[in-house]
Amino acid sequence: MSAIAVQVNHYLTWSPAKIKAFRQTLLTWYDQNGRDLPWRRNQEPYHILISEIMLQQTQVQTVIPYYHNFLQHFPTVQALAAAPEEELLQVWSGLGYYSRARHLQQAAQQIVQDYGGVWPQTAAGLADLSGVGPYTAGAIASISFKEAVPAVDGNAFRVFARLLEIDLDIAKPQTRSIFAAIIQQIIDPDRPGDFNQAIMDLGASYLTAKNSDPAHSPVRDFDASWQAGTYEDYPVKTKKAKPVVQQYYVLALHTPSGWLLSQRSSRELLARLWLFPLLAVAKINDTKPAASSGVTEQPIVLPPAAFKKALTTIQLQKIQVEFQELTGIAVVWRDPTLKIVKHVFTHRQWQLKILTGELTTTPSLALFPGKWFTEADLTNGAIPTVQRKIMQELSQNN
DNA sequence: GAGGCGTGGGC
DNA sequence: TGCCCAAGCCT
Repeated sequence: MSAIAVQVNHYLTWSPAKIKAFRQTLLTWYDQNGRDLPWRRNQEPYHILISEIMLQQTQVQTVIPYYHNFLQHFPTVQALAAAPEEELLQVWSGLGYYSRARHLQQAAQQIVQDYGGVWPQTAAGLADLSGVGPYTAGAIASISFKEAVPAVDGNAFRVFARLLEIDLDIAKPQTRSIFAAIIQQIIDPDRPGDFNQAIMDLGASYLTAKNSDPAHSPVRDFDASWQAGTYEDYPVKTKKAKPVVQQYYVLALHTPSGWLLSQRSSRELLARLWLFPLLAVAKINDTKPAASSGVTEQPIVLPPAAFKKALTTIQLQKIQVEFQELTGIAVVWRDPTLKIVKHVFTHRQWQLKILTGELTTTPSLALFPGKWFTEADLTNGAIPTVQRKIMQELSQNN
């Protein structure tokens, strides 16, 4: 017997009759209490794909307006495949994890160009699409094509960890295949899409991560951790590291043509989006001589009080020099506020001190890959939330 | 396999 | 406030 089969037998002790009863109970509850969500109105694989990608690590109520707007802009897989990247990122602006948008478009291009517009109809085939992993492939295959495969997301991990008291660490990649094999035995082969979505609704209602209510869950009779009083111990999940602090000066230059923004490179955080130029605080405040041995020094992080303090004339001059070397533009920078804008990503925390500069004529951008943004451009552009937050701080400061 | 990758909400 | 969480995938 394979190692996975051993694990399945260890955790899944339900009889065939109990499995049948579970399906019946779950789907009866789902038929009466399932959520009415926009992407549940039909089973178009294009619609399901869009919703599933947007829902990755993102809450339902956040996704709903983006889902409608996205389909308005790109009604078909052909339209998405042909869209300019700039428009794609505009429509995705604010939703986060922007590589999802680029992979989604690549998937659309695969469908149109490689498959002649014909969708793969199995999870294995769908998983070849860019940005489609095991969860999303299972979701589309089961919902759109009725393949009896599990869709193992955070809800499925949590629900089945509690029902079966599975004490495997769900943060470890190898755990997924155990859960998938267990759920494969339980999934309703006649209604796999509804089964998977019912598990998600269960995980979003009675069996939530916090403040769960297993006592009133429709499947409480199948819930071993509820009966044992151990449900708060499941699922087992190791913690991730805290975000690293990074400090930057934000160089907000305004001219008659608007604000100067630069496009982030493809390799850095917020890739391909537009943001005020940033200057690492370490570059201005590191007074040590350059490392002679080629050893990379630890980036310095100023204590909060020092970072908040008004900039000295020397610091402002150094910033002016750095900005001029970068862009060819001479600007006298002002430090109009003692506030720090904080923005937290999954693995980094940015602390930002905003500097402003004003020019009465628009300089040339020959040296610098930047663009002038009017207020309207900022509203509609491919702009990350941190840029909108900075703009809000600037307008409050006026 | 561990780390990179956004944002908003809840307590 | 700081932390965890929310329909993960890619490298």
